[in-house]
Amino acid sequence: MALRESGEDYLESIYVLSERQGIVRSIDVAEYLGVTKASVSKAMATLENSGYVEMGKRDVHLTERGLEVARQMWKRHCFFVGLLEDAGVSAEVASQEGCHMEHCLSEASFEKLRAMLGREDVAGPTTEA
Amino acid sequence: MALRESGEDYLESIYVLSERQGIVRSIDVAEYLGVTKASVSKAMATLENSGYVEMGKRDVHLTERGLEVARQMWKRHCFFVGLLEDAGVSAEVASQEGCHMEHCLSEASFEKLRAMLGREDVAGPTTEA
DNA sequence: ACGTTTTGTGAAACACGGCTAACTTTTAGA
DNA sequence: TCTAAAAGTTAGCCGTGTTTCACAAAACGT
Repeated sequence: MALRESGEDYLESIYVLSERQGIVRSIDVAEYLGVTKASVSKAMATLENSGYVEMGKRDVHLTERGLEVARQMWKRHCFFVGLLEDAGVSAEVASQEGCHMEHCLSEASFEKLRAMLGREDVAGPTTEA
Repeated sequence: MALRESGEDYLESIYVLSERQGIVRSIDVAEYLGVTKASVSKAMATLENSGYVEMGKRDVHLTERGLEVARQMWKRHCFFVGLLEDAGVSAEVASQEGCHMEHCLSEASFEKLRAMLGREDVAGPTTEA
């Protein structure tokens, strides 16, 4: 089963949180994304079945496959948020709206766009609130 | 009720088709968007309730409110498709992916982005297949 | 070590947006 | 004009992704 927008968001947030705090629990993801823990529970089950995450007793972590997707999403997130901020959009709005843009493009198209716009400023996940 | 991505797509396609052929019927929208006429029928009922379209005996047309949204969507569509094509993305892929990007931004953010990237090339709806 | 609080899960419901199938209504050709 | 095709509607279903509510299980303070 292919990854949907929401699945990509979950992977990305696990990535960001794990860089920030090491161990990531479902409840952390729920708070980060502003959804209920039941939603996370369900989503994690799906993502585990698809091989994107593995769930320990009390933590979730990305598989290689999940990590690859998460890194791509984070890279795009930073790109679009940075672009919007440079355009004069407030950090808060840029973050919200960039969150959606990052799911619209294929990796190939994204790289072409990034090459054209020449933004090489990809930072690590700890940059973001 | 706020407009969703699919609602915006319906409005945009009514706009494009009306510029192209004058009168727009549900079936035209269905073919343009690649959905069934049943889906269009349902969507039109919702959009009419929200004041975005009006349905005649055998045609659909945009209200002022609907037209405003449709024009914005079309403007963004052209912008993003053009941007992607300039970046080297094929016309087909650019059109597909631009279709989604156009729904991600507020009008304010979009205008800021457009101002920064300096693309003034907004064409009329008849430009697109 | 016990009880409370925190965290995770499961069931049932909902909204959304699509589909098919069956039906009605309109249009248009012979 | 009458019938067949085209267009539109309605009802019911499905998948996705939420939610709430109730419960289970783990963690933690004293």
